[in-house]
Amino acid sequence: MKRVLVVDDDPTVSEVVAGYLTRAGFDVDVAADGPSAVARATAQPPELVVLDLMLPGMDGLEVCRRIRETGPLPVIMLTARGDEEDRILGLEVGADDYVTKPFSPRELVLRVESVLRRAGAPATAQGAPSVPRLTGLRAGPLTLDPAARRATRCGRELALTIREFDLLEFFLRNPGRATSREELMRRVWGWEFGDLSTVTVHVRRLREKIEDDPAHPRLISTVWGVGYRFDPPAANGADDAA
Amino acid sequence: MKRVLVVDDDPTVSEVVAGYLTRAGFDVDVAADGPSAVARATAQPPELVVLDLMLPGMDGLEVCRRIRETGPLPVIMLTARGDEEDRILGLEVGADDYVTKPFSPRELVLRVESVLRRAGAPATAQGAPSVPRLTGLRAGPLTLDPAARRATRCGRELALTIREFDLLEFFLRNPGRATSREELMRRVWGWEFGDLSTVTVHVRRLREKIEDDPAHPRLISTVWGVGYRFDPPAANGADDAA
DNA sequence: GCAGTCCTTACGAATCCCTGACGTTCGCCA
DNA sequence: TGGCGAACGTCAGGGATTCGTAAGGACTGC
Repeated sequence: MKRVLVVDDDPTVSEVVAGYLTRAGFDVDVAADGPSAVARATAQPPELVVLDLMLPGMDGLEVCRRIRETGPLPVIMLTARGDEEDRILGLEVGADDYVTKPFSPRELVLRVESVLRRAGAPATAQGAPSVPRLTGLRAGPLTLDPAARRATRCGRELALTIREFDLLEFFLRNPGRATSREELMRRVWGWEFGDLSTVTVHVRRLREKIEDDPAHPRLISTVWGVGYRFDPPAANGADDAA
Repeated sequence: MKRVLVVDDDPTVSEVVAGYLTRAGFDVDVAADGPSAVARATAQPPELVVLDLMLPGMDGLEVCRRIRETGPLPVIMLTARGDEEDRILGLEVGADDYVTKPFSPRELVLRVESVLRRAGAPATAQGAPSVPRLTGLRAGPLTLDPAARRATRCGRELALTIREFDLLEFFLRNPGRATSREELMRRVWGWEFGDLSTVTVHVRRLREKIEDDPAHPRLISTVWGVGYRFDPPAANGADDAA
């Protein structure tokens, strides 16, 4: 009998869900907060976790990450509204599926079965998780975890501001693409119009923090008359000076 | 409602992508491997294809090629990392855009909309290009990536200015065709009138950078009394009987 | 040899980007 | 509540790059 861990701080929700899953033939475990969820998941790893995104104490994303550290384990996220942000966050952390509140318990059961079916079928040879590793971005010396809002360079954490972080995330997601200031303003700032020098200045400040030599940037290069382009360093760091 | 075909062997990825595209108002079809992708694309041609580069059985590049044989059809490639190799490959096959994993589904939706918008507005009144918009270009020792705004010659990057880049892009898109200065002024500069010597000078500067012997150009030759013609080095005969 | 066309060079002007600095806003803490 | 500092957006000066044009010389075809 497959075990499922349900994590939700609302006992009404978790009880209803547990009931439906039990009737569907699952062995159900319940946790009401983040720490106990992580504890149970590590002590007795279930086959799947149903996880509320909004938890008291520890964030659902953080829980997801902790659980995933112990091993590959399918996760279904319960997100508040049909909030786009939440869904994206969930997926980036590596949730296998998500259900938006309010949801019908039967639908949730169907989702659980579906995810387990998927997880059971493709037996990946490696110990790699059956889920796509959507968690974390990496390019050369840089790493970036959108969920944790943390970025590192050569293993050391970068003190980035909000804008700088968003900007770097955009660049990491769009490597090797020349992007105009207008588009950066749209995609990073969300503005349709605005002073483009804002972009210029923030690129400069970002370079200050991630480039070896900010005066001669190698990661974020200027494309004259067009915009900027992030070039992920090639695998081999050695290059000849022409 | 526009149909989009999503091709990925990982059901998690394709389902998530399909979900987002559906919510964005697209009619989504899914295929898990190369042969079925080609089958579906030919049976019921969609408006656009989202294609994973790494597929079991048939390579994504091969799939792209097969699909393209049936007719003009925008393709967005999903490439593994910010891997330069993959991007070049994808562009050579003629992908219209690429998204690197890990990607946020929202990003992909934006790309799909962007490519469709571009494809929907056929700019050139000329009967020349069928599909090409953002596709990578290559001719002899030259490669040109419009998205990255980068051009190489014998693998080494060329330092081209905006005008030089646009000019070279035009020539690569219109090989073997003699083009008058007036037309170059219209198509590259976007001017209806202007000093034609401007074109002359820029052609010269471009020759300086891409020709072995700029005094005796072989790539961009002068057609006396007419204009210029770009001759791709004879590697594979591509007849232009249109 | 001639007229028309093209190539080469040079230079001022325009464009674009970087830099530093400033005022404002917002959150935090005394 | 008021002060403080970080982060943000804006602006102007300065430097570097690029562009467009003109002028003279070289070449082509007749």
